[in-house]
Amino acid sequence: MTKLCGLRERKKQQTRSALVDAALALFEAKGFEAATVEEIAAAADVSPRTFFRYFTAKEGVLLAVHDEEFARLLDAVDTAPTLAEAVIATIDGDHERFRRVQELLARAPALRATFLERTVEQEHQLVDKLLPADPTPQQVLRTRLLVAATYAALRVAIESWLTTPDSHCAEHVTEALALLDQGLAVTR
Amino acid sequence: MTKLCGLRERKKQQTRSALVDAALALFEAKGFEAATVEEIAAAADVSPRTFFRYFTAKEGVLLAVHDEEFARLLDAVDTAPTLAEAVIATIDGDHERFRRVQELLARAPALRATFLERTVEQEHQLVDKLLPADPTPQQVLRTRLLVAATYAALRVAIESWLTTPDSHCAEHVTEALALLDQGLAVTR
DNA sequence: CTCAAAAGTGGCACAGCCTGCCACTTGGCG
DNA sequence: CGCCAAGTGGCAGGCTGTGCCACTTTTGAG
Repeated sequence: MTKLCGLRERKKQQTRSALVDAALALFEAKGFEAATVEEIAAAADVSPRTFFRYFTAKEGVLLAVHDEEFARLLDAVDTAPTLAEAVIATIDGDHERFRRVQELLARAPALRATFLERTVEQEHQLVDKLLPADPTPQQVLRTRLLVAATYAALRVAIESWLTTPDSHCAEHVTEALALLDQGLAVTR
Repeated sequence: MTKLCGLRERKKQQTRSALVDAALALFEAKGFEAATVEEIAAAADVSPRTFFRYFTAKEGVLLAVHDEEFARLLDAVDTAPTLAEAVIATIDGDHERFRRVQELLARAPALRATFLERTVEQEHQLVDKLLPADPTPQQVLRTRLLVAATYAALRVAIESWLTTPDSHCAEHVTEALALLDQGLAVTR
């Protein structure tokens, strides 16, 4: 992670974390749109101006969480034999916060929009990582499709998961990926 | 379409179209973020306040175009034998405007975010339309995956299309869908 | 230890998006 | 013609996000 040697750095991580917690709580309490940056900043005991020094936008607080998960996925890709397994391994991280964020996403379209956009960027990074040096156009297309389809399945699986009480996310993801893999008969 | 009997209705369509044209031109000229609603309204010779009576947000101007295309897709689904063919048939509509919008999307992340969100909503509509009455959970999941994966392939295809000079969009889409259909080896 | 540089913070002003409200104009219709 | 509904413009105001500057605190070099 980031180096936490000095006092300065420690304080920074502290307020950053305070902002994330405050935002998460407020978003859950009154909805993403209704919660204002002013309130979040007040709850974290900083000025609104400072909020925007930590995050570029109101959604940034949650995107940060998203990015952490993606970083773990990138690591998992190195050790797991397939992308699908890397995805499943990553999901088995901190259920708690993951579920909270996903439930917020289900209720806030504006938030969902930003996340989807970020996901597209992550797809590109993932494709770059999975692609060998000097790939053929065929390989590029195949890899892009693989990643995009995997993310699509992930999205569908999360949707099922959230609407099925007492179920495990990883199971839904596994099922969706398996179904995807055995063919969808798109053109038939 | 909408009834265009009276003078009132005709005027409305006129200013609406003027707003779309003005917005498209301004977005292309100075970028989505740089172009202000005030400028768009001025170019269409209405007040900024009126702009928001036609569209709920600045992006709304382009979402309207997106929605028209989706309406055509819904129609195509009724006649085409598969979703894939319906998609391809729809794309063969007005290339001109379609390409302009897609090129704007490639340069404006904020715009892309809104579009992606809208696409998710469209996916849901499509799933509802494709699903039989009283579907099994398996059918629901399969259909959701089919639609999500198809849209994912469409997105990848459009990306390839935009970066390949002098190519036809439909060909990229056909290729991507075919590749998707012959299997991605997701879990292998 | 001292002190200057660097980093972080707060306040202020400001542009832009978007909404509610009210007055005004204009088209539809008996 | 005259009424009603629809459409429009202007204004006030809240919220997001950014640039700028002054102030405080931490860091690190001498």
